[in-house]
Amino acid sequence: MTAERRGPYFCGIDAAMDVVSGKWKSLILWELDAYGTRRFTELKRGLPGVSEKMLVQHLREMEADGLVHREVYREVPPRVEYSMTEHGVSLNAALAPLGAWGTERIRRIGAEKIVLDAS
Amino acid sequence: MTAERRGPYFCGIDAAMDVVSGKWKSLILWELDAYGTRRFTELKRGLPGVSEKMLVQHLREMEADGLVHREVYREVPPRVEYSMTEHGVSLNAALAPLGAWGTERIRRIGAEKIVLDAS
DNA sequence: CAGTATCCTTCCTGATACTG
DNA sequence: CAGTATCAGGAAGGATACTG
Repeated sequence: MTAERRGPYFCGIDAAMDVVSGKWKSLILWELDAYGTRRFTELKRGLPGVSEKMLVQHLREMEADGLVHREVYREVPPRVEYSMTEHGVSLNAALAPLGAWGTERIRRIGAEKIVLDAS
Repeated sequence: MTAERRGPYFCGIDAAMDVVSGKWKSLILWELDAYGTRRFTELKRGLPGVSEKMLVQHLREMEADGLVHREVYREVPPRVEYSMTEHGVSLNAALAPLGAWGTERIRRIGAEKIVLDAS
């Protein structure tokens, strides 16, 4: 496993970035915010192109950072449900203005947007 | 030179991250916001540990993204002043809540904070 | 279903030396 | 002063095969 930092940090942005950076993390946050609870395979379908390795790795880091809760149901076949913690919810709220800025930027520069299908 | 993406993006956060990610970019934003205008060497002193290569590279990318304005004074020795554009100012505003969240996180996990000296 | 375990590639970052 | 050029390292991300 990789990606262990947790400081020292230059500033708050630096510390927040440490937790959010990773190609799929903001998308995971978005999915969990939109659906409340999501199974591993559902997340995988919702993040087109993600490998299982990266998905697990990001989820584990976010769990360690207290953003995501992982609930395991001991059944056969196994079921695992991911959801956001309060801490994750607060991060999402803090990210909202940045998301709006980015959406405006997409419009501004006419960048392509990847359409995610609702499942 | 590296780092050319500009889409396609999954969402606003993704697009904003594309512009902000880079080890020193948020610090550069912070410096320019605090001082208004900064020369190359001043930025270099303000970002302890940055190499000239990375500093130039980040500044060029931020200039290309319309966040930073670069003013060259044709003197000897040369003088170049960097400042934020309106677009950069709006990004900084959008980053403020995330910065506050990160500052709270530093306190929460008791991470070390790198002290930047005022010059 | 929900992961592990490897291997491999690419990108990001850093160190150092040199220049208009 | 404000860069450029080159080389080298490490970390992030991806492809594929296998498992409780």
